[in-house]
Amino acid sequence: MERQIAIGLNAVIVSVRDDAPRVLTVDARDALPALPSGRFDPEHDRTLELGLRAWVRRQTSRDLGYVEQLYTFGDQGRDPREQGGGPRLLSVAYLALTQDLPAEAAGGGWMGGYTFLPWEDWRTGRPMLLDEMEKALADWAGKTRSPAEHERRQDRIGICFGSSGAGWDGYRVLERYELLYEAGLTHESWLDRSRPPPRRAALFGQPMAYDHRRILATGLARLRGKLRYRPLVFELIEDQFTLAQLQRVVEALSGLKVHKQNFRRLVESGGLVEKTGRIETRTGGRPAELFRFRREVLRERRAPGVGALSPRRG
Amino acid sequence: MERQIAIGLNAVIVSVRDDAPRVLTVDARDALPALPSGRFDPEHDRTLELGLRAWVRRQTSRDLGYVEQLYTFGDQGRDPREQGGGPRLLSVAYLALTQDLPAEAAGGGWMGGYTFLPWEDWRTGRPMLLDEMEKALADWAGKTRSPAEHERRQDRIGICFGSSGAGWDGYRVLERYELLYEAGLTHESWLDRSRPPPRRAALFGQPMAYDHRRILATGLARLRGKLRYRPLVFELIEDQFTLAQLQRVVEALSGLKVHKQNFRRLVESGGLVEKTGRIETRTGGRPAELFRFRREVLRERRAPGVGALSPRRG
DNA sequence: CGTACTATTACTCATTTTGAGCATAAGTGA
DNA sequence: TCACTTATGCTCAAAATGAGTAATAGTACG
Repeated sequence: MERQIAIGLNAVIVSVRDDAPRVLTVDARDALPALPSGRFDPEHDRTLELGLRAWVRRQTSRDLGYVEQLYTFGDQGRDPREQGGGPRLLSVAYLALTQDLPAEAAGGGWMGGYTFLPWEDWRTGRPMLLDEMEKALADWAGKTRSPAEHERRQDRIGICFGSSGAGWDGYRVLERYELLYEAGLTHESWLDRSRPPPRRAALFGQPMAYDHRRILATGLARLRGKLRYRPLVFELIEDQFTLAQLQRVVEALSGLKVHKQNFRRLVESGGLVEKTGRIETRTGGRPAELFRFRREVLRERRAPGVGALSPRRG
Repeated sequence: MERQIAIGLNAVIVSVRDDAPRVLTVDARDALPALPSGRFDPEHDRTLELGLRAWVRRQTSRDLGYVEQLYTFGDQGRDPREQGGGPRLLSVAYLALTQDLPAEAAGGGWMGGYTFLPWEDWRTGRPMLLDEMEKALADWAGKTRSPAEHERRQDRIGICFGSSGAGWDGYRVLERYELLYEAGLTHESWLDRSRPPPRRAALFGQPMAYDHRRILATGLARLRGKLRYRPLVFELIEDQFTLAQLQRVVEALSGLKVHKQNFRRLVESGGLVEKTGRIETRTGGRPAELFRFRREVLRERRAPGVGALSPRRG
């Protein structure tokens, strides 16, 4: 008889608080944080997404709002529970955006997204960590005998980390993580090879259980990408907001600071927001007008979003 | 014991010939064309993508080049083979780009992509078909008692088909198909409901078996989207090409005509291509220079692609 | 050989979009 | 009142974009 298959459903549930993107995590074996996940029930779940929503509701007694499928991971060995004659485990990963799901209910907690991918946060300039990372990557590139392979690796490093002409590309989150993983510069690289990392090895970022950091990177990449041309930000903030609040959420997600006046022009003249007439005074300076999302923009603009943000100072 | 799960692998294999995007299809029950598909073998396929490549090689004795995962479809009833106690069938769909896979080998043939989605081809202007479609959609929008639902439907129609301010958005391929499906304006809508379409019902486009037309729409949407910021076109054309050839491939995929001189400026000054020095004389007019893809652009530009094409005349 | 025809290529030009900065406004607390 | 802070309004140059005109270099055909 053929080997069985089981489907796991993973969710990258994102919110933003205190200018930081948060990810809902649960504790797993090895004390490594993991993404919340459930099993797809082929008997009762009519669709994958309904299955996902069902167990999130069971576990957090909260309904998810915006949900979108990310990717299906099926590599052999990606989940150690496959070992020992268990079923082959595929995992369908989802991205969910929410405002303020209370974490306690989920038996886990919100963790800062950049804990796991610290090199992705350029809001205070280029992370120092990147120096060390590029050095380690250059070492890895050199560790091959084939000159062709050496060049390929250098190429990939240049493209992923912007050391060649193009500069930093905030959207290549996944490619960067995968390169690090391949280069043995993540904790997970060695977990999966079932051997300890070489001594003095540099490993970057807080690891997650299984391949969940890869899934997280997939989610962040998708989120950043889609922010450009869909008004996803508004899933993450309250109904009414000041432009500064909106901007800080966009910055938190994109990992970049943007020019304040131009951001205002972008969202205002782009028709993304409209004034409510109300005023927020607790700003620390001049009071700010409160805005709300202008739903009509969906009908008026072909690609309503914050566009391709460039890494400039704000 | 729990119900079993089986994983199907579907491929939208795309090429371009004679200025038309082609999709590799195979014959299926009901004489409806279907996408080629195979079964994922949890015993032997180390990854989903390797599984896909394996059966494509077996069936066509050809290796796929560019391959990318599209989406995982898991709705109950999407495949009638699920009926009667069979395993629950999920399907992981892939997009593959190729130059000239010989169709015969695949036991199927290349079919014009716009056969299935004729309203997506705007190269010769707005397809007449759309008048009829919008009428049918408006009818459907009216066929609800709830005024709120009526408005929601009209909104969706406006957004998908550009009848409201934004105009036609070539990237919303999937949303359009899903709207038509939901409105009962596709053959598949009625197949899935297991009843015949009402007489005098308008049904649009050549149907495909199962949910394959939805998968095709997903593929075209992804392809069009990604063309903007990744040099995917070059997977579909020969090593050397004239700019006119390149342009015609882009037009075939995007379904739009573009301004010739500006297209040239875009790809040349954008660093996407470089001259080979050779000349192609069989153009029917002034001979054209032959170009090739400039691989270095990947290092130099953050998002090397043809950008967001606007539906202007060329 | 010369002329019509065709498609390629080189430029030009106005308009829009973008990046960046200066200046002013309207609150707070000392 | 003044210093400080943040919000908002406005300007300006540079770059990107949409749309054209014009010259070029082949072929086909008389």
